Amino acid sequence: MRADSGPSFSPLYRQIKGLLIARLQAGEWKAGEAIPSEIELAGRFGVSQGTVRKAVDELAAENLLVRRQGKGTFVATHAEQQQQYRFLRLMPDEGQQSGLGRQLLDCRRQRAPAWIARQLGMRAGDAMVEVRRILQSEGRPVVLDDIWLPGDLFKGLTTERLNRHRGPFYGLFETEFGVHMIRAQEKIRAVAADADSAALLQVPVGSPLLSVERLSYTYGDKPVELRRGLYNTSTHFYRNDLN
Amino acid sequence: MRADSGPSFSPLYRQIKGLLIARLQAGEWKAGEAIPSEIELAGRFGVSQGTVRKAVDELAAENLLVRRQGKGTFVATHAEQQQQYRFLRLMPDEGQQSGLGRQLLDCRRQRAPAWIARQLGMRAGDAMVEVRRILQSEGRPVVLDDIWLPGDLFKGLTTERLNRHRGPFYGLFETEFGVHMIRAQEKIRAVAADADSAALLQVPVGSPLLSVERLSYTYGDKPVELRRGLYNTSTHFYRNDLN
DNA sequence: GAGTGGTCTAGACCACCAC
DNA sequence: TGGTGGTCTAGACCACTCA
Repeated sequence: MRADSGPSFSPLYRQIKGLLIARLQAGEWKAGEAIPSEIELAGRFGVSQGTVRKAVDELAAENLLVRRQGKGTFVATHAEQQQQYRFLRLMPDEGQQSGLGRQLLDCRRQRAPAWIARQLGMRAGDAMVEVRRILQSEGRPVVLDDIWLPGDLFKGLTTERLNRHRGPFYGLFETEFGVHMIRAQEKIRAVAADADSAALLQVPVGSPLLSVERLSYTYGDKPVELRRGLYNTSTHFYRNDLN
Repeated sequence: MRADSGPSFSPLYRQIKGLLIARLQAGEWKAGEAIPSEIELAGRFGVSQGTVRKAVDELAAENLLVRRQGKGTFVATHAEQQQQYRFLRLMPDEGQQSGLGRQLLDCRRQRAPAWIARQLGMRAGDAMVEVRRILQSEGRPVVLDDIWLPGDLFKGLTTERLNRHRGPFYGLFETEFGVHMIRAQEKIRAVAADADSAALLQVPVGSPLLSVERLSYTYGDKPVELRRGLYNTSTHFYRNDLN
């Protein structure tokens, strides 16, 4: 079996990769579940195991799948112990990242202002969920997050639901709403604390804070969450690795 | 040929990868040059082409090598037009990243203070080169960089040498001193501008600035550059992609 | 022991580039 | 036209997990 070598050539393994992504998007396999074995998939798609392997390799490199030797290949999830807060790059100056305390300040349904709607691919005035919360390290507030979500994807999201949940929000989003955050893009700036955020983070007005604006995407490059975090970087820092 | 399956098993392709890294480190192939073809390497090492391929795949994924179909595999370099400022994540709010202006403020040999020596794997008091420069976007200062380098690796580095050079410093470091920066780790914070940096960046004292502390490594996880950048993020932002 | 992913091989053919 | 990396296959065997 050979890929059609016409314009915009795409090798077989990429086509297989596309089929796998489509099935993931369709929810055929839930987060944390195993997908069929390579041999099984190879049979289904009518290709060799090596071709399936290369497709899965790429999906694993992109953190959509997780391989475990001897056990199988699993749909990646944000809800696991090992990989808490996959997207949070905050590290304490001393020691390892221990558990962060959480404090939910607000959760309400709103109409999306234009600047948010634009980034989430919605129209201004569309339904939107707005969440505000604080993350604490050893009792001290370190992060103030404002989170905006499309209203149609998160219909039953309430303060009570969020409070009842343990672990990262992204885990809840997967299990309760079937929304998988698979990649994100952050814009980072230094800003001065205004009265509001200064009070919540217990710092003087005008203190320098790290502003982290994150747009998260699900399958098919569809943006599904906008988040603006204000980080107090006096005892923590944002860690980034470059290659 | 089979890898020894004793304690700490290492597959053949990883051993090949190690041999390739050793040759890169020894300078057998210079930055930008082509390495031998896969078939040639396979013959040399006495393994199949597929095994060499997997080793090269990993090195390409880590940006140590660059593959070009039909041409060969090349040693990655910071000195190319396409890939200017590989480690700089600064983006303008509007439009694309255009050429940055540079202004060299200072370059002198010093004795390393303890906090720098520790990070560069040196002893306090060892010889060190200190560089200060400004990056400008459309005539306005945006980045103030302080750069510290081990004195023994950068013996002939002078103000004049830096001024004569075009393109990123990392290109000069490769061609003139044989030092390749292959990865780096950044610690990012928000800080208030002091009198000195405020004047140089033409902002009010106390303005929030992004502090980007970068430790760069060469082969063998050896740290070879410490850099602290202060970024004015009023018209630019630090971009980061998460997976 | 059975099933999974991981490694290694040998060979065929394709796409891209330079001469 | 020849050389390079890129794709695909089929098969053998290894390492890991679990029942």
